[in-house]
Amino acid sequence: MANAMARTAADTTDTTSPQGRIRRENVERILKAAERIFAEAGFAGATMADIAERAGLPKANLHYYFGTKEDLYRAVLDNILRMWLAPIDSFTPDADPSVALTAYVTAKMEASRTRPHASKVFANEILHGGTQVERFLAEDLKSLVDAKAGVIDGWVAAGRMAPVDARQFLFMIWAVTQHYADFDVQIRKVLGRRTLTRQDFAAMTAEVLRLVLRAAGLPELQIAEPQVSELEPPTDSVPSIS
Amino acid sequence: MANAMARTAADTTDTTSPQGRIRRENVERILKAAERIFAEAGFAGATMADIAERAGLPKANLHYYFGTKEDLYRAVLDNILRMWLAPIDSFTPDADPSVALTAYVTAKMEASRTRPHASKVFANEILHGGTQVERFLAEDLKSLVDAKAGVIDGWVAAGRMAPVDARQFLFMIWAVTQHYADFDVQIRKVLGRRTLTRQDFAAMTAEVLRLVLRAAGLPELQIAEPQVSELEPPTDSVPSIS
DNA sequence: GGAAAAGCTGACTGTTCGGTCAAGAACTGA
DNA sequence: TCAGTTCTTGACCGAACAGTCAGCTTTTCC
Repeated sequence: MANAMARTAADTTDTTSPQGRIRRENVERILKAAERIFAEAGFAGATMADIAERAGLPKANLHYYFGTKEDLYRAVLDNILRMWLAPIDSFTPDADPSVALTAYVTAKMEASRTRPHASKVFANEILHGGTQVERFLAEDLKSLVDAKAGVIDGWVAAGRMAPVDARQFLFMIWAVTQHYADFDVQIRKVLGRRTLTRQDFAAMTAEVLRLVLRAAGLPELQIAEPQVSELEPPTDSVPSIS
Repeated sequence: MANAMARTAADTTDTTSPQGRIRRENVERILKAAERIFAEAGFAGATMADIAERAGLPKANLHYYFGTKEDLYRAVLDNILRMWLAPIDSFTPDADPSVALTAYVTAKMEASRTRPHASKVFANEILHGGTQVERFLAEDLKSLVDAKAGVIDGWVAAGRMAPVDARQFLFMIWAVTQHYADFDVQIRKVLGRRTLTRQDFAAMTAEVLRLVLRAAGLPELQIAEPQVSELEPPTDSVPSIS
């Protein structure tokens, strides 16, 4: 029953206790490979063998760290959800709506550029019923949306932006920004481009911002430079799926 | 080799020749069932047995009409793509931008309401690389977008709407309208509703229109009544996935 | 009415895939 | 150094699945 312990430790992504350097490294490798394979093929289409190959480990090893395919999938989703909520923090009653919106849209577009696989895994999960994230949606996300809708309503009431249905407005932002990760194949084909570069994303972000701010009845901010973080690892832009 | 002929006939969805009343009826039943199952489970997750059960036919019968699972999937996609392009016809140089946009957004939202499965099948296909619709994207869709982008550019040049990047603007409309079909689970959970009714969709459509028209710098049209067709079969609004 | 064509389907097959396991290798800490 | 723990992995298994097929029934058309 070594698996029982292994599974628990992996589940909670325990960052405490230095025990298991090997474990942490392997878990991370597997999660990264799994995110990619799940994004490309969906839960049902992904195979443990594919993930194992991508991670450079034998299949039995994945089962050692994560008991089952579903456990692994849940761990991948957990990872994604944890970073899903953060960027909307810029929405506070006292913030300037233009600044807050600009920061949020920029962050979401950055997420679509740098972590397209994460976005796709999430989209795929929702598309197929979201049974694995039901609680997240109905509790964490709903609370957050309720709170942020209140902030937006406050901005509207104060005449600081045009009247909008706050929730629909948030849906619009999510739809548009995530579209650039989830539907990248369609976008590339329609634009006749093989890949979307960092520059492409900068231009698309600027246009999305223009449209969103206009929809909110706000003036466009003059940004010195799109705050594209240069610190991140040099990821291969949006990968072309062969 | 009875299959060889069956497959050909099904592939081309031949509407000519009265041969095969039974065939047409069964093909339609199977396609309808398949669209639903593929939407719920994706290509890999769907099983021929599931589709057969939903269609109320033995599995071997599906293979009689459609040779393989992939053939059936392609037929479902074909069906979807054929209706995907039509509603944008309202974009013509002489049309009033507000009217054209209103008609288009309304049609897209209606599609999301009445045929959510179709939208999901398409989304799933794109999400996973779109290998089955590559030609459609790169040829049919690209041509259409090129043409309609020209129309929008004309409107902008004539000062009839605010300056936009025409292609990004179209992406935004697609993203937002299809979001209501593809991410319905998330929307329902966040709004705390079990289903989205016709009335819900009317309200959401109005809000989407407001945002889109504002983004285009256009005044909102006063619509007598949202042109919800009452002719269609009384579909079960957006089905809740259990 | 009869023959040819079209439609039907239970039973079967080969493959793929998730998951197991036992035996051993590599670490860890005293 | 050595015992205990963690990690590794090839070989295997059973279930699920797409696809086949032979023999049957129903429909069509003369």
